[in-house]
Amino acid sequence: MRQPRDAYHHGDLRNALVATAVRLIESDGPAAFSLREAAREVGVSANAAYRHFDDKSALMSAVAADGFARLARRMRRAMGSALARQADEPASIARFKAVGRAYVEFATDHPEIFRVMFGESGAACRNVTPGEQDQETPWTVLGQSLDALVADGVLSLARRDGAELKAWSAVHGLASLTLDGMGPAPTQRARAAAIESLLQFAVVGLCGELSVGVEQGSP
Amino acid sequence: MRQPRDAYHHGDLRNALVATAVRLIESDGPAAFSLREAAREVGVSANAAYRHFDDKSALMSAVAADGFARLARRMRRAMGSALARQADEPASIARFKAVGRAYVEFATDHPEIFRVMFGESGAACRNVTPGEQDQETPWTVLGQSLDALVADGVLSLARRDGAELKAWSAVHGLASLTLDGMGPAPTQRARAAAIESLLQFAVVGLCGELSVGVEQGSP
DNA sequence: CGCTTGATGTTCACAGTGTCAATATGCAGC
DNA sequence: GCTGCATATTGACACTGTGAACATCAAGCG
Repeated sequence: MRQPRDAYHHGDLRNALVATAVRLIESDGPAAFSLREAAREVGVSANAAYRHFDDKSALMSAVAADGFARLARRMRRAMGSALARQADEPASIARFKAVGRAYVEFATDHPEIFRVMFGESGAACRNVTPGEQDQETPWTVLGQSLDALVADGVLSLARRDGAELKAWSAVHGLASLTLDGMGPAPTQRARAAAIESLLQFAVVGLCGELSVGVEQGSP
Repeated sequence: MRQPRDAYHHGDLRNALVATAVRLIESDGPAAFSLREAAREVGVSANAAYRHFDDKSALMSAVAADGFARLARRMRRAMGSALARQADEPASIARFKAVGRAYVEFATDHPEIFRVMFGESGAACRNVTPGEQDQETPWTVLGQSLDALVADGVLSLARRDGAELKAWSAVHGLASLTLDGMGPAPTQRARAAAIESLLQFAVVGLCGELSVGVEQGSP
């Protein structure tokens, strides 16, 4: 009766389930994921999960929330340690691009998790309580990088409005298309080139061409 | 060949299944869709579907393919009947924007189908035979609208390369984020504004700011 | 005409799933 | 030491996707 691990009470079932779900989804995709298998893997009966999650989809939402947290951390780290790739590129632009790059790379590193985050189950995970919402999210990190563009004089205040949605759309679109096989060829090189190209596109689209020293191709 | 309902042999089961699947998915989402229910709805046994589809996911792929065809038609029609919204806007830009608008509007009109098209099942539907691939696809329509930009002198040839992916990324990202509740507020007005704003962003990102008579806000 | 043949549907069966209801188990506080 | 409560279990049910064997019809052949 008490074989499973050590005790009848697992101690930290909720986190164990989420971690296992992440692992299973990462390896077999969200469609193949089953609550029972996750429970089995943790060494617990299937219905034990219902003490911690209303639903199978509540579990998936927790997986999505974990994904968003990891994505936000990765974006923030990238923003912090960004280096300019071209000499004449302002630091704020380098940081903005680093954030976008981190986003797309997260998607290609964890494609199945990314799908959960933006699938039907992920939608429920934006229903956080308004009090707890001051946590770091991908959206807020992106906003910081845009504020830095404004502070640097690269992005005019008039254009700051709605910039999140534009930048996010571009980057999210590239990430999605890449995962679905409609993006660049699935080689590391082609993908990297597509990302850089798209980031430049986004910078020009947001800031306009005048403000920036671009035109790297023609002297 | 005779009675589509009465006979033992349905006559057009394949299309009937796809149509029913579209209807069911459109109303309840792809996750809730079941092959058995579709068969039941058509009035046929569950396993009859296996004469026409290898898999449940093959049925979903057919749904996705149908979606792509409808999307391509809608984009082409929009491109054909585009009107400039601003007096000083070249017709080629108006057409390009109309294509993008049609894309996002298709997504918000058929959110669940859109999800199928770009979900895991949709991936298999790009495995068409190379001979049949010369059909009209969203990608080719977009390409035509970009070619028109070049012909109009709005988009330089040097920037034509890779323009599909950039434009598609922006528009696809907005569509996806809108469906997932991270886009503009779900009112008709806010959505339309977000689309126009994003399209302008894409045009500037692609063509640069100099080529176009923009700056509609400041005299 | 009767017979075969091949496409199309049907029934039966099975393992696996999400989830409900009732029950057992072990820790915390009187 | 007994009781309450969160936690986990077992049993059951309806439903799913799918394989195997069988039934039904249209068409073509003698």
